[in-house]
Amino acid sequence: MEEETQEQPAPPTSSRSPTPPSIPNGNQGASDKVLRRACDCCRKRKVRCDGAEPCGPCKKAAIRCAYLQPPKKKGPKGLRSARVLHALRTIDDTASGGLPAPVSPREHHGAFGNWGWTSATSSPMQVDMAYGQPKSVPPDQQYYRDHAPAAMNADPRSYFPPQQPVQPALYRSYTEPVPILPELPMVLAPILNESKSQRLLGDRFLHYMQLFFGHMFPSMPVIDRNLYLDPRIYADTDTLGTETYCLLCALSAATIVQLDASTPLPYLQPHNRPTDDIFAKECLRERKSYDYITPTSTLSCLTSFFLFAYYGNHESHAKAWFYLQEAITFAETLNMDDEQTYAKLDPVEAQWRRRLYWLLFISERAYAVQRRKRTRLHLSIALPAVFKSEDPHSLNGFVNLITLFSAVDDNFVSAWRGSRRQSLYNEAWLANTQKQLDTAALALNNISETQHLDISVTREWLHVLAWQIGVSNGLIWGMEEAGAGMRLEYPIELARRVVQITNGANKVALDSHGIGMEQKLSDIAGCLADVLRCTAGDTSATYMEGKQYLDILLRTLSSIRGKESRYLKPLLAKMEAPLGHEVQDHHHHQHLPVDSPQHPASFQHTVAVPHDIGHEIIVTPPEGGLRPRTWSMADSVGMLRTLSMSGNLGMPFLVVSGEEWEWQPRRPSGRVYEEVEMRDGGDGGWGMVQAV
DNA sequence: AGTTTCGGATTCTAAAGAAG
DNA sequence: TTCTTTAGAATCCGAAACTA
Repeated sequence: MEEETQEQPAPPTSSRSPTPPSIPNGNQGASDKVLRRACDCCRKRKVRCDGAEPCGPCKKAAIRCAYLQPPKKKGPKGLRSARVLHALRTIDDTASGGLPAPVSPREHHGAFGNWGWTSATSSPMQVDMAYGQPKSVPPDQQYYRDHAPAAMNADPRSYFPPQQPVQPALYRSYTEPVPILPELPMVLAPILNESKSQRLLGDRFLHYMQLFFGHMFPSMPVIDRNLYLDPRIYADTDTLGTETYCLLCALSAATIVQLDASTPLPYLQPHNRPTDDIFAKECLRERKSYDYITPTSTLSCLTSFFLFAYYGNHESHAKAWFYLQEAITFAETLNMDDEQTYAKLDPVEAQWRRRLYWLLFISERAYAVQRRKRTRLHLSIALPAVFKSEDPHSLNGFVNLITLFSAVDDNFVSAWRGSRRQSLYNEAWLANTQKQLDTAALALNNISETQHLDISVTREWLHVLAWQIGVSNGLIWGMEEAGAGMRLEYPIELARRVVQITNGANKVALDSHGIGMEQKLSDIAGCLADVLRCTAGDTSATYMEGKQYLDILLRTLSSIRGKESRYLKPLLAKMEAPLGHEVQDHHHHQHLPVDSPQHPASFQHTVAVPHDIGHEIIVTPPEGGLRPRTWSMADSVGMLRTLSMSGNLGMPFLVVSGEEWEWQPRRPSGRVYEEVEMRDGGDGGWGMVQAV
């Protein structure tokens, strides 16, 4: 019933049906003509593909040849001239304060300095369909605009304009049934001031939607790009269903905070620059106007999820957790945790729901660990499809993340919450968990850098957490062979990997993970700092290496997402506090141009990364020329004991009092920063949307 | 020297708009 | 309808950057 994807794979079979190798006019053999379809790898590598089953270049390079990536639709889309015209007009308007400027945009370098022609077209530029072609609005359409939407609004379900019949992607709408409607009016009158609508204008959404799909979709592949990037839905927000509108608001809010300073947000109207607050507020306002609970829909669930993301990024943890729980409750109401339900759904819809379920799963696990909460969702349904999906690469990454978090089992969560039941997490469990983290997510080739980063850093982060669980529970002491990596050096090794991962990373990719990345990095750095502190004064190679990594991590945090991370100062403070003389200690050290901790922002990216980033890292010792040495087992155990008792780890910890082990009261958070429940009203004093 | 990567010229396609 | 124009996707050349 869906559009047929005539392009779809069938790669393993001998020859693809639409015979790409034979070119219409060209003489078969003489490969002078361009191939109709290059294989995925050749496409990526930008090399000539011969279209064979394992194609030549792939065979030569010994890589897996496939034709999975569905080709996108070619040709212009949407209203052609109207769109361009309006885009130009908008730019002129914004640049010249609303006056129609007859200047060609190419030579226009007014107040809007740096918009380039190319970036204007290729990068998300808002296309405001609310304005339209200059020439008149036919009266009937005028009428339509004023009246049809009202009818639509009566329907609490979502509305989307009819889509073109042919879509390249396998997956499509993820929404309520689409009512059949006459064509959406494409040419609309300028929004009238007296419009009673309170809603935000649609053009803003499109922009953030593009950002979302550009940066966040791979880790949240839960909405249909074909649907939500269609400018037509944003033509008039009044025609949107209430639920959809809420979702758009929540999603925009989340996108803005998450990408924050990391991505240029070109849509900066000087006067009414849209901020995340406005969107979040608007979402909640709209939600109050109808019953969003009773006819439970995936849209409500998504909305709650994005509210969670929004508040989470703002470190409003109570609210974030609340909305995550709300989303989970919706999911449960929809029986999304029950494999049975999926059989009854339309397969496409089922896939979208699976993704949503797993997204909630991941988020819950991650957040539960961070905030020491309980989890409700389990590995109860099958994973979403990867290869048959519209975006196998992203989905591959997504599924990898799921597998990673599968290692975070209930024991992990309860251990991290400070459960006393030692039996739950013995050495075997710990070793197993660590192993599981490593075996998960092996197939990481072929996925985007952004996702790769997310997965890799998350994995190391979970390693760190697991290690801390081990240390805090005294697991290391019994482990002669340190099978689960329960060694003092372990965090240093982890840090090495993290540094390798993040140092080579593209800044934008690193930054697009929002605060989550900062949290993980700071957790890792915090643990590393603890370990180093135990060994303060040591000048062994391992120690120096660790110092360097810590330094690099701190630097990364000092300039992450375009500013200094809020976790940096507390981290530095923590390092300095009880035992922390190491920062000053090494002021003179040539390899570590550490600024005084009071001015972390002045860190520069001139880090001398150890050359041999492989195994045995040789770090030239400071002037003194102390011989490198490694810690003996006895040293390690002693230090680990210190560490576990010093209570610096994020974990709840054991102490010895008399003859008995005792649990110290749980520390509020594994992280070393003050809880921020309210956003500091830095911008314009939108107090966070209060009440409910 | 052999490989890999990737900017971007070029080609291809389908949608939009014009003309008949 | 058919024809023309054009946005945007796709291919893949060839220079530059790596690697051995």
